Amino acid sequence: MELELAARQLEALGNLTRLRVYRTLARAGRDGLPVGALQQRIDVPASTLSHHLHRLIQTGLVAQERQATTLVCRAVDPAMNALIGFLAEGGHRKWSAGPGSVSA
Amino acid sequence: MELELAARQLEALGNLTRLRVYRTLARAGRDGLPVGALQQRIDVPASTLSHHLHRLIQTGLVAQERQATTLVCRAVDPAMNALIGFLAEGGHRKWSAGPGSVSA
DNA sequence: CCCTTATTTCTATATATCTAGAACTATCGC
DNA sequence: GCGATAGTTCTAGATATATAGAAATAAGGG
Repeated sequence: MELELAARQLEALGNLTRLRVYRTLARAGRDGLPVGALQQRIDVPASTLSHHLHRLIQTGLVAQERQATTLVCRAVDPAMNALIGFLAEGGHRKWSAGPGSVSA
Repeated sequence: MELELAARQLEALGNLTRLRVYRTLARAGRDGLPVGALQQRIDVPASTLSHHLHRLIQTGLVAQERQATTLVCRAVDPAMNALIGFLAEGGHRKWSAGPGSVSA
């Protein structure tokens, strides 16, 4: 992974609200969560949440998919796995990624 | 690990210059590197570097130790391991940490 | 079409960050 | 103590971020 992408993703996660959003999505798993459901759990104005979601999406950590009138958000596991891999290999030592890698 | 600390550490790493600094230190290993050596490798004004180092230190990702007139900086592995662990467990799935954990 | 629900985009403002020169501090060797 | 070397702290300006209300857009139902 390239340094720049990693930095942008780390920055995206480096905000309390966004980290909460991301974790909530990560825990929601494959089904994801509609923006509205996220808003209830995170308790932040819609416009603010949308702004933060946008940043997470830009970095590839989160994806959105429209389902009728609601937008379902999902944590993108491969992105997180790559980021974790990047951090873990930093010192040139390795982490063994268990069979099912992951996200958070 | 608590969410807040994780967010601050992620934010600290979420800057290209700081991420470079951190990685350089991580690769330098236990011996660490004097601030001056870092400056040569990263190529950034001393005051700017110092500012970034300060932020990394505040979050516990980096430590400094005085050796005579030079300040030696080191990546704090346990901090990075905890952060990686935090990210990896986010989705409630696990990562197997190899024997020698890590840093990056 | 119009209404409702869901969510984004626009806009403004307050606050924080980044950058880097200049001045200051610390430590050593003489 | 002096001077040289190594870094930090001070300062300031430019830029970026976070927050949130208000207006706009999207989709479905009647």
